[in-house]
Amino acid sequence: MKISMLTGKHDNSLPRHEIARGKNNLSLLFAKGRRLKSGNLMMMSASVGSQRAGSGASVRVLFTVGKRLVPKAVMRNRIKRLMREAYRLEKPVLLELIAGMAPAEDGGKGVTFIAILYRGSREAVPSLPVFRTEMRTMLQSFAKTAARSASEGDER
RNA sequence: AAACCGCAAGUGUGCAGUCGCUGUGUGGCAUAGUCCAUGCAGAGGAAAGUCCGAACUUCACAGGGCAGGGUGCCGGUCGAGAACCUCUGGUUCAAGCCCGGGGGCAGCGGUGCAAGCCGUCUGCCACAGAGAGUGCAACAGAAAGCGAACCGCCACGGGAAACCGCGGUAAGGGUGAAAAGGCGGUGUAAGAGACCACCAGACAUUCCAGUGAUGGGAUGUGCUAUGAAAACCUCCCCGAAGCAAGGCCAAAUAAGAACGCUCUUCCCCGUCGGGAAUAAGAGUUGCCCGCUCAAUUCAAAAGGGUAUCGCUCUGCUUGCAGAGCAGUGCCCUCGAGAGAGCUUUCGGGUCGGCCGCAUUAGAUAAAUGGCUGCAGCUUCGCCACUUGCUGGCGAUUCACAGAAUUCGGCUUACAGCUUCGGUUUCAGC
RNA sequence: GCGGGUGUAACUCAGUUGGUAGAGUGUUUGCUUCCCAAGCAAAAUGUCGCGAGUUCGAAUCUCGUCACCCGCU
Repeated sequence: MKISMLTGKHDNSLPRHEIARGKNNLSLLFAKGRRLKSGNLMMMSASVGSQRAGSGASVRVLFTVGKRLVPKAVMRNRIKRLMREAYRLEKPVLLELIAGMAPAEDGGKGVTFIAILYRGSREAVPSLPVFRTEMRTMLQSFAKTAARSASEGDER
């Protein structure tokens, strides 16, 4: 954590333009996104503009909690804040992995959308370290599958 | 003093560091940005429920009816605000909110034989109309409302008697939530507002007090008319929808309109004037009448050729020819019309975006958070002695709950603390 | 932001001019059978979500409140 703090402040920031938004993009993401499941989280990802993820591409992320799963607005807000904090702290891992991949063929103009959904229980909210470890393993597996699809090439 | 209760009021953990988020001011730049630096601001008492109301916006607004809705006594210098006027101000309207008052019901106390009356008392009341109409009042009871006779009481008739018949009677019994003014007396065969005294209530007229609801008094009438309108209803009152309101900008595709061009087809139709009809669309913000607007159909839009019934005229061979008029049939061009395609233009409008959005929050998968330390609170454990609601150490927890146009009121949720009120217990005087 | 619906026995639902709260399934007991199932007979089971009000009387009428479900760009 200290090392990541020393490498640069911007790696840990999460300004608003890195938050995914727009109804069309998000409906596409939920309709065609690739899914990864973990204990408390589920991740969906899709690329827009380029055919696949690659180095140089920007990443936009979204955090959401279902109203039916967690009825209380305060609990929903707290879970989303914890997920956003976990992503913010684990973001350098993702950036290093993407930088190590083969560069995208279009020069990095595409955008990769990631949605992170909460699927845990509605009473007991997990603590921040739990979210961090789950987020780290999930981002690593995401980068692995993305790299494999990049090496296989795009057949679409 | 303690415990408990309270839809009683208030408060609703604090400070510092660090990593981040949103808005905004200022400054910087070989890079003018999705940049950097820095300052400031950044959830609540309920932000919730959406139960009332107001602002604001759009639509509507000659008028009438139906439906729907209304917590419908009075006053206020309480009220978010709004409208108007003669504009330093005034008037009016305005919530299921606040304060005060009036009236009613129940309780309590006093008084009286009783009915009743009185009250610096307590609690409750959606508090217009049941003397406009319709319907309802289970069971019980004779009878539950165009006024009633079961028992009882009394008179008369019959009978030896028990009793029967017939009539009178609402004082008594019984039923019921409710039984037709109350108590006492006169009176009577027995009774009855039949009559009288004292009360209660209704209606009409009138006087006084009060801003008013209303209260008090006088005279007269009739002696009485049940409850319920949160059953229908009558009277009175009430525009609707809502920031997903509304305004602006504006892709792609499809469809629409106008002008022009090209191609195909031709069943029906073929010149006045004035207008008529249709089924039914839109608006009238729940519906209808009425009103307004638009639409559709017919009417619109002309020339030629040919055949023929009829009429008129001319010619003569007197029954034929020619010309004209009108009608009818057929054909051609043309027109309106239908279909397809193309060019240009236009309007509506979807995705999306901006405004609406602020006066110390202003987002749009929705910012106000994470971590650390110290202090505070709750609970638990251990230790210490000065056994006290004491001190220390460690752990744990920190209620209800998250703005989305704004404001006022209501309701609901709520740990701990403070204050207030009530009940109980203990101690002292 | 606006609008609508539901709440009754363990479960699914009825219940209207307001007047003793019901059906089916299930449960229990008995009969039948060598035993079980099926069948027959009987029984038990209710703060009508909660709190007020109107009424002589409320599941029903009115108001408030709680929980759940649905619709509207």
